[in-house]
Amino acid sequence: MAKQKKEFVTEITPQQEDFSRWYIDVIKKADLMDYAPVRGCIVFKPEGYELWEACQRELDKRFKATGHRNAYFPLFIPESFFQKEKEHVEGFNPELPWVTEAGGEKLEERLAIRPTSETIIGHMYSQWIQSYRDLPVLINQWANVVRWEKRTLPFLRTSEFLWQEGHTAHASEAEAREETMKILDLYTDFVETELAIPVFRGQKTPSEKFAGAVDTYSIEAMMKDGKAVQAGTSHYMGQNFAQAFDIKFLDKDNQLKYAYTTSWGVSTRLLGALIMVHGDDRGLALPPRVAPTQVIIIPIGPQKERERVVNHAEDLRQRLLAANIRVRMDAREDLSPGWKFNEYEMRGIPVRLEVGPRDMDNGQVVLVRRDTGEKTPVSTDSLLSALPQLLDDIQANMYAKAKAFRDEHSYTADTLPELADIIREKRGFVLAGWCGDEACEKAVKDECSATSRNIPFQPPQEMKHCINCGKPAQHTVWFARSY
RNA sequence: CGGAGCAUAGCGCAGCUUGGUAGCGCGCCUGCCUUGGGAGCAGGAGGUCGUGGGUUCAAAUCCCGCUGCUCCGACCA
Repeated sequence: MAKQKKEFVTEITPQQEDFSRWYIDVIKKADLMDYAPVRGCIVFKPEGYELWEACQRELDKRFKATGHRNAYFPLFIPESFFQKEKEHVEGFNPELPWVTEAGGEKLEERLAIRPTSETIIGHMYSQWIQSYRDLPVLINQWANVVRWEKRTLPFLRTSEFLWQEGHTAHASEAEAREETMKILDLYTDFVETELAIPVFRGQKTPSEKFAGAVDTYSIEAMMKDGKAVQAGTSHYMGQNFAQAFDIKFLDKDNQLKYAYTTSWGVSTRLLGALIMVHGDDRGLALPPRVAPTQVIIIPIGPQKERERVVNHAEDLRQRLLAANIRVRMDAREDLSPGWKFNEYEMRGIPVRLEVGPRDMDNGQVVLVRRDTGEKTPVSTDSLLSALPQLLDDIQANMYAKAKAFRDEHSYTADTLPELADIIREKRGFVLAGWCGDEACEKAVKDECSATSRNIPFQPPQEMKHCINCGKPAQHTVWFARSY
């Protein structure tokens, strides 16, 4: 058996050997995506797309619960719109695809394919908002966006990706800032609760903030190779976009004022994070709360027992379905049980339910956890009460494991050589002091290609001196290499 | 966009150095057999060798261009 195990894993490159290869192997073997015939674009295959649907479901629930409503704005953005906000146009120009011709005729004004929708939404808001009574406007959009990236990686950075972008307008700075933080909390809750990924919350440094924002906040997650993924961002725009797009309202005091806006988003990049945080050398591992299939039933038995076992297994399936458990059964006869065991572990299904003649005679089934590999016989009678508990345990355990890993790979450093050494040798996040000078931030990057991830609200430790120049630190910052 | 590597059957690869009728494993199809950790036997199908040019009597093989993917850098959800 040990020998077979070894042979099996040769189909997936071990993480230790080459993490990048492992990632590509897993997403292809688990059938999450395929490369599309356009540079940097992927097809989200059903297994992958259903994961995104699970994210949509959970996020949408939270958006609605906080008073947001969905709407949809055009894919095309007139070129002139980009010119209205200086930082914004500079930030996005390099990665915009343009439509210059349609219906065989050259367009009078080029149309960008949206990289994000602040501009066109700002334009609409300026027409919708007249009075303080029209505020706040709380709108979210589920959409695809395009950024012509130089370097792509499935899910984590693709030329076209799926996301949600929230855009809100408020009467006061305080209210807009509150919204910005409320969404950061919402993202934190979603990512930690549903995806079982612990995050570091904080504020982006000026060089890392969104083009056109006053302040950008992020949640940052650590992958198993120690690199960071920005899992979500929330931006306070101040009146920058309101001024650029003339979003004005008449306030209670009869004064015409610019609105305060926010925007915030998470994307299909989350799927990449999900895979890299929980996956192992046997393949994917999905947290039960977002797993498209939570339980896979494998009926086992020789030919003469087959019908009896499958009927019983089908009965179990119906009962689990009725209990709102996402369950599937694989009763194919041409594949051995062992093959299926490996297959569904590779696909990350949280729980496998094995049932064979011996189990039936004992009035039990065997439950196998993907996260620990633990096999437990459970009496058929108590299955319906045991399963939800087991799924909760797995979810909690996956979060705990991810958090333990992250904490084990989080360090502090007082000097640049020390920081660079940790980044290169140990991998992970490094907490360091920063004087606030962009040059010092860049020095870190030049030394070891780690960038500032964010300035945590509550750093585990206050760092006293700038990592590069040694002057008194103005901020304590997380540094890491990132995707 | 710079540096490196790769592209041959659905998947993983060999063949290329030294040009001469395209191979292996897995998967797939048929039959028998089999089911508690990727079973076995027998027979079979499947490839414009990424693409466009060039050299040559002859190109998967040598040369040039292009495209895509992977890795390393500069830019980003």
